[in-house]
Amino acid sequence: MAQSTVSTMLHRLETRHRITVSRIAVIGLVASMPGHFSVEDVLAQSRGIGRATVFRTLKLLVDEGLICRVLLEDGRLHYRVSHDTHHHHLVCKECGAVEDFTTCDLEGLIAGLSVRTGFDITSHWLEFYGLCRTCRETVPASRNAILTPS
Amino acid sequence: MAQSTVSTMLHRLETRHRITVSRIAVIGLVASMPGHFSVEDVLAQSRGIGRATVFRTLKLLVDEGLICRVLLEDGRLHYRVSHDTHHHHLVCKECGAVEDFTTCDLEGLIAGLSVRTGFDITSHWLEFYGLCRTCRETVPASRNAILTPS
DNA sequence: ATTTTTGCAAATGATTTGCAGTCCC
DNA sequence: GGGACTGCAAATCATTTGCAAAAAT
Repeated sequence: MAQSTVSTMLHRLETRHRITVSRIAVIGLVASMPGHFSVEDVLAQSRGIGRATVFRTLKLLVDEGLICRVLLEDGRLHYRVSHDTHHHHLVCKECGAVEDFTTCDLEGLIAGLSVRTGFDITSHWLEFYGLCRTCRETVPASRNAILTPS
Repeated sequence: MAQSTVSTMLHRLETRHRITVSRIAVIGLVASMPGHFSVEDVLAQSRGIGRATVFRTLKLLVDEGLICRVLLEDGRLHYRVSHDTHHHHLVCKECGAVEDFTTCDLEGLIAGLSVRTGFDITSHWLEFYGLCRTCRETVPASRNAILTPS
């Protein structure tokens, strides 16, 4: 699974960029991460690869759409291997599990807003937070802080 | 307008915190900002107030709900005087104008997702980006890059 | 009088940059 | 061979912290 992810990513990269030892290593790390990860997570395992190269490679992967950014509830940005083109995330606040979902029925809302405000709406951020099935049963009900980021 | 904002904010603060010269100054700056602003924007005008105090005060204002975070398309966080409790932003990519909107008809989407994934969804980030009416007429149509952040 | 808040300067942390050397195609 | 890429270390930028002095209630 991770292996096929790696070859897919490399294949998608080779058209416009060079395949190098460092890039293969970073992509390997990225593909081996469970769920979402920070730059720090990658750096921690990237022995022998320059810090700058890790940053540069991650940026490259984002630009090429091979990984996507995951916005955490507190505003931090994590990354994640991208599976679909347009999708959103549902992040568990407790264990960090992420579910992707592609249905984002915002068309109606967008249409209404466009008319009302005169904006030409071209993109959006949408992320949901909550507790996954497992954590729901584990986490004490008392800790039900409702922090709405936006 | 800005003045009344200042007194409202001070009044809401005095219950649980001390009103100090620095806080009045920071709140004055915040209230005078056109639209959304970065910490940097405040720091740039905060002569005589310690850097740390500016950070601490902004954090305090966020915690008290007096200002809110605005997520920019590229992931940067800005701030903005908060007018409603639960609302979202519509940000112009060109001039930075912000419209608030409170109707976020996500209930249906949330309900469906909850059932499908087993998540208990408690909060969300939702921000829209586009061109405001004015910029729509100014910006060349060729520059219609569709960058979907998430 | 007591507790909170402040300013400062140093510490920390994250990301970028300049550049000579190296590697890929 | 030549441009793309790398590692390194230093530079930059953003944010936090420790602490003694100052200010608020």
